[in-house]
Parts: sequence; C-alpha cells; structure tokens
Amino acid sequence: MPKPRVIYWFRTDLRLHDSPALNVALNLHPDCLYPVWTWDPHYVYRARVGSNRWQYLLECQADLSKSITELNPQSKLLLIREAPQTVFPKLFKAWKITHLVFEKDTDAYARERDGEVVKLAEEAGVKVLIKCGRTLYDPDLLVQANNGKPTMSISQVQAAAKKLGPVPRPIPAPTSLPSPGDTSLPFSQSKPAPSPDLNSNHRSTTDESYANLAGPNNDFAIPTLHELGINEATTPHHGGETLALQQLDKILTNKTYTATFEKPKTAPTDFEPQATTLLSPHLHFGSLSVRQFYWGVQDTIAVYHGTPSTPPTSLIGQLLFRDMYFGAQASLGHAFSHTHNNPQCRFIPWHLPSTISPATNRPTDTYTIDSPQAEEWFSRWRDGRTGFPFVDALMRQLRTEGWIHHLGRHLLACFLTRGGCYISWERGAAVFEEFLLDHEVACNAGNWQWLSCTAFYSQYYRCYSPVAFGRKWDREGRFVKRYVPELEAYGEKFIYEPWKAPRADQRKWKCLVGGDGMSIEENGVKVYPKPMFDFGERRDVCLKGMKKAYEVGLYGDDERVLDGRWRELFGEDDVGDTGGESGQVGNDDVEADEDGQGHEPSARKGKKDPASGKGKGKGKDGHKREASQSTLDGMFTRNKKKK
DNA sequence: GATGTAGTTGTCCCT
DNA sequence: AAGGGACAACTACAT
Repeated sequence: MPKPRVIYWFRTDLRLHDSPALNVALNLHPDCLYPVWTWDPHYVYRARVGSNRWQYLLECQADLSKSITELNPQSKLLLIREAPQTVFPKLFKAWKITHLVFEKDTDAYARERDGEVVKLAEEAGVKVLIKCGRTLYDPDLLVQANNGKPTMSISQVQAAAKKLGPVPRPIPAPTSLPSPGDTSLPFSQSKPAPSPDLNSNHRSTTDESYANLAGPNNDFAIPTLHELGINEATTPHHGGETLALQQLDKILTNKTYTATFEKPKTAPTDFEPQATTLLSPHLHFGSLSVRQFYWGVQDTIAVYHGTPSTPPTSLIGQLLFRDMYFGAQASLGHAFSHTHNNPQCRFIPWHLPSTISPATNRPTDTYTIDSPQAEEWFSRWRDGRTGFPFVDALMRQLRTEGWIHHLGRHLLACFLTRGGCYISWERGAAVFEEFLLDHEVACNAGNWQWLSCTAFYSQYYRCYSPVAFGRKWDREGRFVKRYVPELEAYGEKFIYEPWKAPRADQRKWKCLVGGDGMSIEENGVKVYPKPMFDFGERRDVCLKGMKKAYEVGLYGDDERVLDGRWRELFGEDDVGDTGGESGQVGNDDVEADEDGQGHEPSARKGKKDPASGKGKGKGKDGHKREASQSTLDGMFTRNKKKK
C-alpha cells in the first residue's frame, strides 16, 4: 500500500485550529499534503461580493498561508486559479493524488459542485473524505434528528440537538504539517467565462484573476485586489485566524459580558466599540471554529458566579440560530434562498419580485419592476438616502464597513419589506449579500424571511419605527451623526426626523432638508433628503397588505404561486399599494415647505374597527386613546393631499 | 380537536 | 427617566 498523497481542499475553513477535516487528513499520515484553494468562478462572478469581503477573504488566506509555512517552511496555501470541477482531475493525475479531503459545505451551490468533484475523484481512483466542521451540528444530521424536516424554530433545534448529543470539544491546531510533493502543473488552464459578472460594479481595473494558473509569478500566491480588478476596500474590519483567535480571547476575558450577553439588550447604535462580538465574519470564513467559540462560552458560564443568560438570547442561543438556518437550508436546498418553490416561505405579493427562469425553474439575477415608485424607493434604500436618518446611517455603515449590528439589519429589512416599502425580501437579501463581510447564504436568507414575516416569524404587526427605534438606544443620535455627518449640528429633538426642523434652524445648522438625496450640497449648503414617504401611512398600507396575504395563506410551492393564479385571490388594492403620488413626499424641491412643519407623518390613523376585535377589555384606555387620537388626526391631516 | 400559552430582539403612553 | 402595561393579533407547541 503506497503512502497517501493528499490534497487538503480549503474552502469554508480558513484555519488550523479545530478543523475536523484537516485532522482526518493528517491522521492518514500522508507522504505529502497539498493545501489547496481553487479560485472558483462561481464566487468570483456569480455570487455578489463587494470589495470589503474580497479583502477579508484575501486576508484570511494570507494569514492561513503564513501559519502553514510556520509549521513547515516547505509548505503554504497553494492558490490555483481554475474552477475545481476542471482542475482537480488534472491535479490528481499530475501529483499522483490518493486522497482528497475537505470540510462539508451544505450550501445548495456547494453541494452540487462537491458532488461533481466527488464523482471526478472516484473516476480518478481518488478517495474522498468529507468531515463536517462549519456548524455546531452537521446540518444533515440535525435535519434527520428533526424527523427529516427543515429546522424552522429554535425549539426544534434544541430538541434535535439533544438527540445528537453534546457538541464536540475543539481539536488543537496541528504542530507539524507534511510537505507538499512536486507542485509543477504540466497541463493547460481552462479559463472560465467571465460573464455575467455580478461584481462588475466593484471592479474598475481589468480582472486578471485567471491570467495564470498559479498567479503572475507562478508561485501560487494569493491574488491582490488589484489583480481581481476590485476597488480598494473601505472596511476597518480585518480577516484571518490570528485576529479571530485574539478577538475571541478578548471577549472571553470579559466573563460577565460572555456569560450574561442578551442580544435584545445590545445597542445597534454602539460603535467603537460595537455591542456584539463581530465574530460572524470569522465564522463565515472559518477563520474561527464555531466549536471553539461555543466551548469558550460554555466554560465561562460553568464557573460564572451569577446568573448567566440562556438561549435564545444568549451567545449560545445566537449560535443555535445559526445552526437552525443551516438546517433549514440543508433540507430545502436552493429553494431556501427565495420564495419560489419554497414550501416554508409565505407568498406575499411584494413589489419588485424576482424573475423566474423557465429553463431552471429558479429565480434569475434580475427582477420585475412592477412599480416605478417601488424601484425608486428601493434605490434610495440601497444608497442610504431614504430621508430617515437612522435607516440611512445603517445603510451607509453597511456599505463602507461591511458590518452592522443585528438589530440594525432588522430595521433595514423591516423597512424595505413589510414595514415601509413592501418590496420583496429577495431584493434586500441581494444587497446584504453584496456588502456584508459575514454574508452566509443560509443566515442571510433565513433572517430576511424572519424579518419579512414570510417564515420563522409571523408577528407582522410588530413594526420597527425608523424614528423611535434608533432614538430608544441613542437619544442624541451620535450614531446617526457618525454616518450621516451632514446632520452634525442637529440636536436631540430633530436628529431622527430632521424634516420637522424649522427652515431657519436648518439653515443655522448648515443642512437643508429636501430633494431625493441625489444632491448633497447646494450653493455651499449641505442637503439631506426629505423622507421618501410618510412612514405612518406606509405602515398602515403594509399592515393591511400583510393581513390580506396571511388570510390568503399561500406558500412558495403553491401551484397558484407558480402559475400566476395567485392574482385571482388578491384584490387590486391588496397588491402592496405604493400610494401613487399621494404617498410620496420626496420630490419637492429644497426650498419648499418653509415652515418645516408640513410633513409631520400622520400618527397611526384610527383603528378601522376598534370594537370588533375578539379582544377582552378594550376598556377605558382604548377610549382615551381614541380621544387623543382624533386630536392628533386633526392636527396632522391638515396638509395631506387627497387620494 | 379545543384550548391555553409563549414567542430572541416594538411602540406608545403613562407613571 | 426607567419601567410597566396595553396594544397590535399570528403560529407553534403543549396540554
């Protein structure tokens, strides 16, 4: 029996510590070990990746390669610029490989790709060893323990996890690594088709990713952003196992923080330092092992003198949610990433729905503009110029830094979907995919479904207010001012609703409120956009739409959703009325509205039918509210245009 | 099967 | 000024 010659294929596991798959490879006691990364065109062109995440990936790779070389000066990460499906058969032959080892990836695309690679390996007589290491539990086993069904609630995850037994303890990093053998590449490179390139908006120079199989110097080096044609990154957050372990250590050192963490009590407005761990990008790239984190927290809790927090809001709870989304995706596959054909996802007639390809019966990269108004709202949301300072601040933080607090993501998602624009969650998910450093297919799709109340969560009447939510955490608006600096001089009273500030004050504070955010300065004075709609009105429209859609009760796999007959079940008014012209307050010119008082959003207008609720006790409190409500209505409907 | 209860992460008004 | 209660009113799960 010849000694094993192993390719270790790095993908979702850019680390040496606690890598079950790497451990399996080393336990083969191989004659040689090739640490390989293949530059998969799917992620280069077909997934949405902005410059910040590109940089983060390269940093993870560089740190890993350095650590490999520290263990063995003959070794490093061998970065090969070709699709795995075409390059592996050639490598197997050239390097006389006996084993291919990698960490299991249950993302829908990855499963298809890995299936092909496994088949090619078998054809080449190469043994394949796959080990789960990306989540607390193997998502497929989690699904199995959940009676074969997708994990759709945290209690299901906890029950299934109980059957699977305790999370394995982390494995220490290896202290030595075998050298690779001969690394010559006696074959030609198959270049991928570079189009369509979903990341062209992040490139400003020529893309040379695939110029040479082993890079410009033929040394398997990690590319630079420049070689990829990608613009310079702007994020302060950096990747790599070394940083990840330092960051984890820092968190665990603060025992009270670790043991009593409660997500809902962390402030989305905190910056420097942020209120949460910022470990999610490290978990995404595998530069931090999730089990290392898990046991670090559990061991801290075990000796903590005090009452520790518990799932679902604790740090452990956060990791369980992550496993829940992985379990849902593992079970549902591609369908989990969209509504179409997804049996767990409610059908809501959102604006800007994904276009379905008849050939693949899956959504394409494009969507239908069913409403020019919705398209305008979408682009203003995406650019951070909605006119709601907290929304825009979060969006700008996301775009420049690649990370925002979880609750900030909630607000953005609620605002775009059921609590404002009534636009498909799939549009928002695509934007988060582009900009988030920690973008994880399963978690992103899952969280967007959660917040849009299409799956996992259903309390659509709980609607985030773009004004009150930020103010609750940060009265003075320090966070807003950091990311929307044109509002620097605005005080507590108007920082979350600058359109209410009197014109004279707007001038004094050197920032006028008006327009749609396309101009940021006029005659030397800064300009911040007017809110793009009256939030109170939009909330009412959305709530009504959601109520109707819940009554209709269609899911993504319903025949009537697939063939368009769903329209028969909704009235004209139920399809997310964008309010035509009456709902819009964004296009007035800067000098309009001199007193600054005209666009007070209407308070929620009187409940349609306060008496008919199945409610117990709508008692005196209700009456009081009615009374004060009508007063407010009298005040605020004054300037409203008629429908 | 009916009924009751709890659900990671709201808002508003009141004290 | 933090904190409690009413309110919105659906779904999953337990009994």
